Amino acid sequence: MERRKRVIEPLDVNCRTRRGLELLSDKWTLLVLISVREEALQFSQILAHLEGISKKMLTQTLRGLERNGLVNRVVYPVIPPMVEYSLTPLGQTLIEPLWALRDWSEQHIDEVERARDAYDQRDHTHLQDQIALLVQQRVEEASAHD
Amino acid sequence: MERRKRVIEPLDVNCRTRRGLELLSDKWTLLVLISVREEALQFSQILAHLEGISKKMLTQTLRGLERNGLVNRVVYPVIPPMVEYSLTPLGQTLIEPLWALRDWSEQHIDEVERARDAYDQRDHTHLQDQIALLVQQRVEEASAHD
DNA sequence: CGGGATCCAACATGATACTG
DNA sequence: CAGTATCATGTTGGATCCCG
Repeated sequence: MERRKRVIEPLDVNCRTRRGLELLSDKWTLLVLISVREEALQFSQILAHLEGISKKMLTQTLRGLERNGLVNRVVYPVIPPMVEYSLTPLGQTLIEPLWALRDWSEQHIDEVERARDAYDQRDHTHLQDQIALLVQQRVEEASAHD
Repeated sequence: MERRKRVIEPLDVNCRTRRGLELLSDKWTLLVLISVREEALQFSQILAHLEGISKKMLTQTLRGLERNGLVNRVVYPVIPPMVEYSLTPLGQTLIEPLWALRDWSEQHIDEVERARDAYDQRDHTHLQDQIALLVQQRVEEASAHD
């Protein structure tokens, strides 16, 4: 019988998983989606809600979401302008998995940060040094047997 | 009774949701986690599996995941070096929500891309032009009533 | 094989000023 | 108010060469 590695389906550049995850793999998209999740919001409301984002990046991120059919943009014919953003039905299908990620953050971020602190306090020798050390230990063990 | 907007809890820079989501908001982290999901893999296996990633970015992403306690790194004392990566128990808690995102991609990415194509075929006037147009339409409707 | 070090191009992002 | 335009900067990412 042929003995071979379990086949892991490769994440080709054009597979659906990658095309989908790449939509979300930038700095603000996940956060903007979570902000808009439950009701129509005006541009300035999102801007205030999402501390730290600039107008430029919010505009850009919302445009991307609109383009991808995840967010509706409604312009009201008033001066000064008023624009409302809300999730499309397609966008709403993303909320549940996104919310699961939010829950994960709430539950586990502390443990992550403890791990990070611990990591930063340890020394981190380079790979070749680790190998050299490990190999030397084996040599010493071997000579101890003589 | 006071009539006011529903309060949406702000996504402060330091709230747990943001600290958590920011771990994942970069180009490769989600994909690397999904790659490592079910068994220990060597560096070169992940590299082959994740089409398009460079050694540098894979190293960097894996270091970040190790630092955050999501991935184990095991160095074997052999030459040439062999290094295996696997999920920690903490990292495994992320797989379920991540997989939900993967499922969403598989189910909805086509609809997203159809929306994108449609968007790109429409014209997109600037906001001020839209407002001017809409306001003018209202004026015309009003004069039609005279 | 699994990196590290360096250099460089590309892009993402921020700051500021302007507009109807 | 909700952008747009421009400029400046920071960060990312790839290419290359190195090493044990």
